[in-house]
Amino acid sequence: MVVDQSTETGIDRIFQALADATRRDIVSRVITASHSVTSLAEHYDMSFAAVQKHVQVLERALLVTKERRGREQLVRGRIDTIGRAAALLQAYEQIWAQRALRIDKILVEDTHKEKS
Amino acid sequence: MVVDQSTETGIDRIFQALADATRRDIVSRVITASHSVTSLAEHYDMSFAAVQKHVQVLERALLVTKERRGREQLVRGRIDTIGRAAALLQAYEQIWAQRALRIDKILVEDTHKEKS
DNA sequence: CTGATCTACAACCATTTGGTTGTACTTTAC
DNA sequence: GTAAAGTACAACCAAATGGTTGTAGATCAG
Repeated sequence: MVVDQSTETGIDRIFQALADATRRDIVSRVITASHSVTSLAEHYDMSFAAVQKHVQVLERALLVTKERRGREQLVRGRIDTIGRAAALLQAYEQIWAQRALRIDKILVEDTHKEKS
Repeated sequence: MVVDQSTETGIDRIFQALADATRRDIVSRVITASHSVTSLAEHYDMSFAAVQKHVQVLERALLVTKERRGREQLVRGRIDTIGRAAALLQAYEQIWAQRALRIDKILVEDTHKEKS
């Protein structure tokens, strides 16, 4: 299933989905093993429907997938999408690192000028 | 999962701030060099006040800082906060990688059982 | 078959978000 | 000193978010 998620709105959805502690906790649970929505809901002080909505947000952001097993719906994490978000932030760090290098170079050049 | 409330809300703010294409673009601009709010606003098809609000959201998330220079307010990126977000996502990847290792180990053990 | 379990989804509500316009305060330029 | 530039902030609005309750469809257990 190739989903075009390299769009800006795809990234919007990823970060928006991760901007909630409950949803991040759900991700951390389903990244190691599948869990039914009901078993996930047991951990939070809110209605089942609320947790169901959180899962829906994660699904829309492609951070989890659901797979039916009988009457249960098993939720599991999608590492590829998390990797995409991580890569984006690392790209920012890379840009910053290059700026830092550039500044270092300027400083070194200044030092040379002073010495000359 | 034991969570530090103040840290969690900090992470909420970081991801929420990054969940908007305009704000991500602002971050990518101010990460290499400082820019005044007005000069940032020139790039977007919205009012100055709207851009000012976006900068405010980024500031609250500690993704940028503002420094006054005369009548201008210079906005610059804070790499440490971006690094925090990147580290969190990398931690998820790490957890996932460990699960993958664990599964490999189980498969190997199963193979041994079959062989015995 | 019947009842319990698991999920889906609609309707509703309060709050937040992302935008607008308008006003006012500093600082700079002439 | 006056005008322009840069910013701050309030008031307002539509839409999205995060929660609720209620209803209904499948599926499983006895």
